Amino acid sequence: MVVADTAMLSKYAHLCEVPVRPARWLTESVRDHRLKSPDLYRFCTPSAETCLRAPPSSSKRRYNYSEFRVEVNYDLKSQSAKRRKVVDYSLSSGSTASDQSDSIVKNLFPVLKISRPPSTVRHSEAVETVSSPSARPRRWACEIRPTMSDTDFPMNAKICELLGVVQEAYALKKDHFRTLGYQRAIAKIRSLPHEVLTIDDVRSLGGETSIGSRIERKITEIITTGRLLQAETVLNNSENVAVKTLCDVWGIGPVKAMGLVAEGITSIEQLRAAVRKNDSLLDLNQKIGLKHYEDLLHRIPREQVAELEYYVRRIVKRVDSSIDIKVAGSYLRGKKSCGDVDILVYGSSQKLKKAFPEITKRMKKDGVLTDDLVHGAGKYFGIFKFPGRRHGRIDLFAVPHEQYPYALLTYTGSAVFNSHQGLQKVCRTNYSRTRVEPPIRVRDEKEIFLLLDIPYVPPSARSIS
DNA sequence: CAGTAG
DNA sequence: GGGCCTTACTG
DNA sequence: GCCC
Repeated sequence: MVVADTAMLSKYAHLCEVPVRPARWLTESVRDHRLKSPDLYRFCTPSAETCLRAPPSSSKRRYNYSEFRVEVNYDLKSQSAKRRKVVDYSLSSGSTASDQSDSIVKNLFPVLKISRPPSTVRHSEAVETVSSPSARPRRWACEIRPTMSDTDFPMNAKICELLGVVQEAYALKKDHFRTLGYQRAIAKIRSLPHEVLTIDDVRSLGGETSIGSRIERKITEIITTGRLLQAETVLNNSENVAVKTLCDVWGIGPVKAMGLVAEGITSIEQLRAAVRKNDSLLDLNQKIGLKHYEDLLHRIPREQVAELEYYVRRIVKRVDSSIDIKVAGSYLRGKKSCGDVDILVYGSSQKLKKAFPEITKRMKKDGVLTDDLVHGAGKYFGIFKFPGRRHGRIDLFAVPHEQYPYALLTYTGSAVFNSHQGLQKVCRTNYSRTRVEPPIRVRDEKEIFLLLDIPYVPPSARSIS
């Protein structure tokens, strides 16, 4: 049994053969001086197989408990080795009791010591472990739950929708941290395994809910009246509507849009007229966004994405046959049409360095890439067009093959699906062009889900809004 | 640096 | 009262 | 906004 924070997890998880629990579990257990429910923290499953097989909500997993003493030799908050605390716990067993576990704890996590409790503690007779003896325990757990689809719990969906309206309004006002607060609350509601029909359904959660008194009040209003006055005020505000309209232009964000609205520009037509008069009203990218405004409003039919995929692969193979591409995004999720096209270009980082710029160069020469928006070392955002077709948005990302599964998960989305803490965290720490440490090695996306101890969700099931 | 997007 | 915060690009 |  090992408890670790995120930094430890990413550093040592690939070496670890014993279950690891999130530090928050220990923090809160120590704080409240009682063992927190496994359900709230997603304890590790005993084996990879059960992890894959067990559906999220229906699994009434049996946890095996035995008694343990945990000595905490450091202050959980400051992470300094000052405080000393001894707490007796009932823990789920797994391979907890093993000497192997103890030695790993000593070697990797010297701040925590785990010992048998005093003999006065009565061992609840250990149930037989769920997994077969040969099954190897999985590595670590993470405090996230699979997301429920909106149709499962209509009231949860309603709450998220209305809180989302308010959140968006704060985002427009650049009130970043208030926005963050709403985002967290929404993510919480979205991840609940049950429907919120009374306010007690959120009050009884315990731990850090990200739902305080203010949002609790709003949730109550939604439950009782089916509406949220604040959200309706936002939606009826014409200035807000104008800002949102202008934000549909690629490159125009809340600040620019509000500036334009302040100048009396409230529609795309007015914006075009204003640009004709004053060329410096918009920057280069914003002008490209405005130029293709109508085309970019249209979604790209799936068949045309497939055509683009075929074309890009041919270019890539011609530049370097060891490199391949993968179209991620909504295309990979199987949608009939896509808002834009996300393409991962993956291979050895060495070869990508040379090949990536060459690839975009050739596509430009072909006239397929018509406008550049962002042209970085490892990423390209631009506009593409095939003869007789509309313009469309295309993103290309150069991905070293070690980071490929993380990048794939990241760009397959949907954004809401990715909005879970654990998913974000693990992808962020393992997919980044600037990362120094080698990533935790995984062969495919499924292994990332295993890492997080959540059931695998195929791309087609990730299109949640 | 601010603003923007994925 | 103060912290919370993804990263990398453009202008 | 939430949390400490």
